[in-house]
Amino acid sequence: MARDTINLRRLSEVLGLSQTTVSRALNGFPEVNEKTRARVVEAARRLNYRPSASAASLATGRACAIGHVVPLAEHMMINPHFCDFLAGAGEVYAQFGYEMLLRVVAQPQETDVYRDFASRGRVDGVVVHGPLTGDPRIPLLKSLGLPFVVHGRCDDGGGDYSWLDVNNRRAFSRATDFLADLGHRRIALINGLEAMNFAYRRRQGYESALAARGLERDPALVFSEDMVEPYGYRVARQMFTGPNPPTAVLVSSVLPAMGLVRALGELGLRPGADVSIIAFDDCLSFLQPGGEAKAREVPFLTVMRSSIREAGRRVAEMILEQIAAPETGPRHELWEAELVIGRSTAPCRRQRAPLSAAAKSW
Amino acid sequence: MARDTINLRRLSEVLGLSQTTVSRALNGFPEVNEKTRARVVEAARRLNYRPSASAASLATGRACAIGHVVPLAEHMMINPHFCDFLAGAGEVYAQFGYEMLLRVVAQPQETDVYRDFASRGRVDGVVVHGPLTGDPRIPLLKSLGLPFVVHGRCDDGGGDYSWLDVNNRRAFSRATDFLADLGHRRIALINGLEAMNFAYRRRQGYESALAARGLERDPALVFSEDMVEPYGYRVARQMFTGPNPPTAVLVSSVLPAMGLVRALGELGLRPGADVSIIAFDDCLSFLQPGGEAKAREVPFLTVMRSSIREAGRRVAEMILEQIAAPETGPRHELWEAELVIGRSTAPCRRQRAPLSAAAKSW
DNA sequence: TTGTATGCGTTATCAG
DNA sequence: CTGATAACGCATACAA
Repeated sequence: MARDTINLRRLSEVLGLSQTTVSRALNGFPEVNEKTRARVVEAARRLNYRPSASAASLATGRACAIGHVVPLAEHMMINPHFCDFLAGAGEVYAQFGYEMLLRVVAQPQETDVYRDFASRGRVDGVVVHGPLTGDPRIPLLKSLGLPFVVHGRCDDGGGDYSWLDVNNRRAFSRATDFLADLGHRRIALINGLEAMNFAYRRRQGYESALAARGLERDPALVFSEDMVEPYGYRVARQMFTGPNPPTAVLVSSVLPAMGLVRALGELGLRPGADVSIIAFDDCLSFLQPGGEAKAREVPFLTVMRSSIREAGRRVAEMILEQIAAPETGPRHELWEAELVIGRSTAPCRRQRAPLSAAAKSW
Repeated sequence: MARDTINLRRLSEVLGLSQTTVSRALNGFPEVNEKTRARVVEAARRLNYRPSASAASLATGRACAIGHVVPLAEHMMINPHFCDFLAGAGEVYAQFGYEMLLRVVAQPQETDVYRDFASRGRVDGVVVHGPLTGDPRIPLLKSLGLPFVVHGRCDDGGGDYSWLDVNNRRAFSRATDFLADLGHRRIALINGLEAMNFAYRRRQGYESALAARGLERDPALVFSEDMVEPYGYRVARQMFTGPNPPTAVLVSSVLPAMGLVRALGELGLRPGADVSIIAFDDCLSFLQPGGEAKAREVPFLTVMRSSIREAGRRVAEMILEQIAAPETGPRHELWEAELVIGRSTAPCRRQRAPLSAAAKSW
């Protein structure tokens, strides 16, 4: 902060008023004379006065900041889905005069970060990203008394904490059903890391749909890794150059789906025609033609769609609401993904499944 | 902050020492007795004491935070290259006890953000992203007296400010030379937004290399947009379904390059064999097989490579250095991109350029 | 409607 | 080596 920074005292001297009156005028207190307020506001603007953030925090006990801890994925990678979530949350914070604090940190040190946030009073609340099944952060945050909202869930109990999640189980069981209805019997799953609760749920949805039809699940068709492009490429090559490849693939993100498509291209297999694909589409902005534009022509990929950026917005609103009114209990929101039919899914016409056999199941 | 937060006064009472001594012990002042210090440190750890961030800021005048303003690109999109830069910067901040403040903001309001940062004392310095040619933020930040480092440059003068940049002009002229040496005469450029200085420089490199060989540049082969996947797809379809397509393409990022490859796949054109491609590779983590692993087999794409995450690390170090020692003048770093030959470039064998004609130019 | 006085939790100055 | 005391800049209970 520059040495010549103007503060409340100086401003009040210039105006010939007390600090109290000036403070009240600027903070919108009703009791101050409108004429006085106008003078104060004008002078503040003219002198470019803004209250010191640390002084205000110290006096009020509020930091006006929300903490986000970016967990580094395997290989020290930052999850790209995370970026769009942040973009959404950031919009909301900006709108309400809140600051976004970001900490990039490796998994093991993560609990320290929350302790630090809490005891140093740097933030008024935190958003929990990438919750694991039975995530230890939840009891920790509860014990710290730090307000938090989880993007995703950690358990099946509904939990005594606020969360917003996509109905991943339903999305993946619906997608599996859809493929099965098209006659597919060998359906692969290119999943995210199943330590993450969302990926665990996606597999549950996949498996329950298979089970409901009496289809056996083949472990050779199920994968669980960080959702990056080369992952999709690698496992696709593995499956489609090996024996007994699948006729359809579920993919947990459009990133590995791109790798899958790339591999198929090299192998001369056409998405839709030769292999059906359904991917989960988080509406990542850098893959969208018109930013967030939803209304567009029939997309290339058939997808389960839910905007992660919109989730970021809503989670940000939730944490701000919770801070403003702590007495209201935990809130939960479960969003349904939209199934958008594109050109990457078609009836199964695998030669080794004779038409008569396939027809039987219709 | 919880009501039962332990503060310096409470801690000093517990220890039977003055606040001064406790503070000094914890802050590593040399004059305090080592035995006393050990006692203090132990008690602080046991009681989980950490100094209040806002109180410390108020007392020292330092915020221990660096501001990053995320400019929303066209269509309200957050630039994905940005995320990896942040990841790198965040590592350094964490290491030095600094906080990263993120503001997502639309272009027009951006100057307000810097004024706010400066006058409210929220940050000790800022990192300027996506500098435009003649960017108005530089004079503004100078006048505000807020330390800053620019990722990229705004002008040719070298500038009276600190920056770190890739030698974009050289990278693109080298890449153009490389393609020309392979016999390519119609070379397209899928560039970023040329209001951005880096993209402007890339085009300069491309054009200067063409000019040096007396190759004419065809405006129908040059594009300038946000570097997203569908952009590469769209302009590739446009070029390769139209008359007189290029035989080689320079792409400003692997994102539009993926779109390009997708389009070529649909059109039955093989990268390398039918169309040569060189892309700028920022080492985006979600596209890397092993995170940041550099040593790998011959890559699919021929690329100009420079890790944007490594740039983030270095820029963060630079801003911290500048804050620690403001008397040292502006620092500049110009990084050379590495040209990595992959499988997407090959000698031109376009039928309409007869071998004899091509041979003449050698 | 405005002003006075005090506290927020540190760090820094000066004394011992 | 340690301690009392004064900033730091704002918000607010209380007084007028």
